[in-house]
Amino acid sequence: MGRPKSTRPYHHGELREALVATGRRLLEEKGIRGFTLRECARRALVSHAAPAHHFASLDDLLAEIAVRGYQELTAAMETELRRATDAPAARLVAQGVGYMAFAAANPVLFQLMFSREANRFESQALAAAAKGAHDLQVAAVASLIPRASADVKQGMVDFAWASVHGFITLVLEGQIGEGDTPRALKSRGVSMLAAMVETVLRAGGEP
Amino acid sequence: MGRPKSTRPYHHGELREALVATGRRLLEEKGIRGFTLRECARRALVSHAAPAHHFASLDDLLAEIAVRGYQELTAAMETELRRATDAPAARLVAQGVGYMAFAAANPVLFQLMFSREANRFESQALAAAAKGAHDLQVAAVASLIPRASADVKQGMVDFAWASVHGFITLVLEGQIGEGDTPRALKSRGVSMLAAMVETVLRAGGEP
DNA sequence: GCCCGCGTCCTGACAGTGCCAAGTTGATCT
DNA sequence: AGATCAACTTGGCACTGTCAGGACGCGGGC
Repeated sequence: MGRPKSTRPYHHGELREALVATGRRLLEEKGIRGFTLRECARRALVSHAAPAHHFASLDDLLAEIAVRGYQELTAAMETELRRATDAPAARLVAQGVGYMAFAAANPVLFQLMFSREANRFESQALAAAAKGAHDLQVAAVASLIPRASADVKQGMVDFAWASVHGFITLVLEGQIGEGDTPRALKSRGVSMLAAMVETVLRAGGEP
Repeated sequence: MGRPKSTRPYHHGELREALVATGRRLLEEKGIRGFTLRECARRALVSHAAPAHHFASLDDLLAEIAVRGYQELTAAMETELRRATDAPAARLVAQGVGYMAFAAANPVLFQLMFSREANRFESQALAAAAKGAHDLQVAAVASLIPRASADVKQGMVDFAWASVHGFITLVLEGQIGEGDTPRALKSRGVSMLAAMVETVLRAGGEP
């Protein structure tokens, strides 16, 4: 909101949010290694040193962007969940679809969130945001195989998450489905999810 | 090999290999974003512009390092394969173990190989090197479900790869098994592999 | 109504980066 | 021996992140 950009008051007013927003666009445009604090500042129409008052360093800005990413990832999963039926299997599949849809729509951000670099940030906010998505997955698996032991449940959470994450990751990097149309790719993703759910069910003792 | 370092002849003689070697170490030390051509040159005891005569750009050097990575990944899978029995299921599991062992031993290199950045290199050599590892996976799945259709086989190759790749990726990023001992982690990995094999078998019509 | 504090932003500078240009060295071939 | 030429050098450019110090202007206290 704030003032019209044409006047450009000395005090930007919402620079922090502006940096996160433009930074996110810049990230998707240039990739992680092409991401630049100065270009960010330029696009937000402030001087090159202005961001320092809101983010201690470049990594600090990236960390904040990653946190937003996790929140949006969780939201994407929840959105897909709302469209699904009550059947636990359908809900687990829906979450997987939401997960992959978010990754496909924000490939570089997704890579940032799950990159070793992001881990170096070590921020609690980031860990908390990541936990949100993880909790959803745990809940979905638990309601799919309620009678399974805790050990089996954890194993199946690992398995489910790894399948979904690995699949979309390899797709984004062009290692899977190189020549496929987006449509064909999605159908491959969904049938992969179906196979995964089946195994979870069996391991959980639900025929 | 070559001359003693102390003399340091004007012509290094094996600068290309030296850059790949030190570059790889530097990569693992500093991470992808901390990787620097000049630091590489410094460690190889040459001037900052010397690498240009062997690699057109920083990305070019990274691409070469990634190619070596793929070759080593393939080798790691083959090594584990040699230790395995003839049972197709055991062989597929063994390959997965080799894959994960390589990733765990070279986390940053592994990230580089499967990063969006690496994809921009677009080199044929890189694609060919990546194909080596992929072919192994195809063969292992094919011998596990010989009677399945080509479509199902391809789907299961993707699935097997995705689950292995996803699991080790999430582990490396600390999203799975944060507090686990290495021993516990490996057992989680192996049971994930078991679930994967089960899925492949069922999808392939082998009870 | 005025002034002053302080958060917000600015300009300027420094060391470090990738890459390009032009010069220097030394191994190799005729 | 002299010429050739790839391998290496120094130097410079535009760019980066970060730090220091100064300019601005919104708010609260008189």
